[in-house]
Amino acid sequence: MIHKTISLADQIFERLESDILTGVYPIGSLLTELSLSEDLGVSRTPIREAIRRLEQEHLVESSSKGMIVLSITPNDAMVIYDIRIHVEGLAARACAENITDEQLAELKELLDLQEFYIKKGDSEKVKNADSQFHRMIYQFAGSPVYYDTLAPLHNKTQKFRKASVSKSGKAEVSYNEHYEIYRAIASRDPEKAEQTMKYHVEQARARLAELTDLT
Amino acid sequence: MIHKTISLADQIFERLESDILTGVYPIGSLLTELSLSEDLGVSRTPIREAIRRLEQEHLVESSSKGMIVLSITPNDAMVIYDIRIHVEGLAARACAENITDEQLAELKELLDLQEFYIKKGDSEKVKNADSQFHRMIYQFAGSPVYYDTLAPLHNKTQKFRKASVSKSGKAEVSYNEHYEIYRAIASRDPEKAEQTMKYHVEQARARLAELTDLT
DNA sequence: TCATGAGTAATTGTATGCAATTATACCTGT
DNA sequence: ACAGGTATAATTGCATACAATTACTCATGA
Repeated sequence: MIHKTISLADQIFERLESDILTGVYPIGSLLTELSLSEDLGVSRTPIREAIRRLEQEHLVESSSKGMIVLSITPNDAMVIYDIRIHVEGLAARACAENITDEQLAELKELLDLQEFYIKKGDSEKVKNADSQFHRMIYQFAGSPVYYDTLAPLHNKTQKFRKASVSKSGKAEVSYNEHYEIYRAIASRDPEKAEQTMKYHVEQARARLAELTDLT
Repeated sequence: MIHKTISLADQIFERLESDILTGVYPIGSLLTELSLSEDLGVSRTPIREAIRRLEQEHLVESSSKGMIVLSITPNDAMVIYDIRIHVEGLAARACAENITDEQLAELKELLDLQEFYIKKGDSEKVKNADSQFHRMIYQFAGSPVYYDTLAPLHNKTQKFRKASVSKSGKAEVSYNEHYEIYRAIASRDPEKAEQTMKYHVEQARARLAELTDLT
């Protein structure tokens, strides 16, 4: 078996990004290169490379005493949804125009997976499949620009979405919306793909607004 | 005088980003850490940190022989404009809702500067003021999300815009559009701010499409 | 008691060294 | 002459060492 080696720097970036977005490191926490390198058991070099990238995404901010965890405010989250409503709409439209049959099959597979885990009640896996569904659309939209723009935005909303999706029976609603998006893309209907995606993200935005008392 | 020190890694990132976007390093060129460190007279450490960030923005891609310069295709540029049309519209709207009087004065000053350089015929400075005008709107929109999303997109279009704006008398047209955007923001008219900004970016997209025979 | 200053600790920025992987060139055998 | 393999070179990944800056502590003097 071929073992593709992923650099420590990359692994650490993904881990730190995830830990920041899910609140393992709360907003305002102080991270130092030394403490991270001790915790993770690596030298400062890969830590630094990961931190520079987090800095670029404004997930941390340098201070004289170390790196301060920023994450995002509820207002930022609403702005992200406003942007996603438009840009994911464009991405879904582009997807309907450009997707190949193989890619379409992959998308369907992910949808089935989401259904499977909903029935099984594994909300962690559901959330995962949900995220991957969106990311896949970014990837199949025909330009890396979509992915580069949307993936960081999508990541940042995960933290907030967590509370929203996992409780109550909203998972089915989300799944049904995904299914409609899939159908529109599968029938190569750009107009409908954009419409259904926009509606889906608008609903997600509304679910969040409900929780945080923001408009 | 206080001398704020900017790290070598940051300086190198900005320099490489600019050099890639302006074609100093053509698409497909091979950059190695060693050759860059020799050319720039620094060690590999800050070079690596800069490269990791370029990689994150998909401006370079790692290969076994070094880093390959990617930049963007004309199609990517059109996608970027499609996204900017929507998101900068949102940003201008948010700006009209949130901008302070001081910020408004800053924006006006930049506009005047742009006018000044147009009359002087310094197209390099005009282009600079133009970019800064947009960036300022991202900053005054009330959430760092706007800046983080739009700044990389805007940067990437610079390379293509270069040919478009510098030739012919399009600079005045662009200035007039900026002025309309400013007026809408100054009168705190979100609807009109969004409208005028969308129109402005659409025009920029059209100017590029003309040059590259894309739609 | 409080301000001040020196010394110390903590932290980042940069350079360098070493290991591991991958490409290249050359050489040898058929 | 060409295929295959070995040695060498090039390149990255990671760790460590050192320098410089900044924060902190504590003692001392007014």
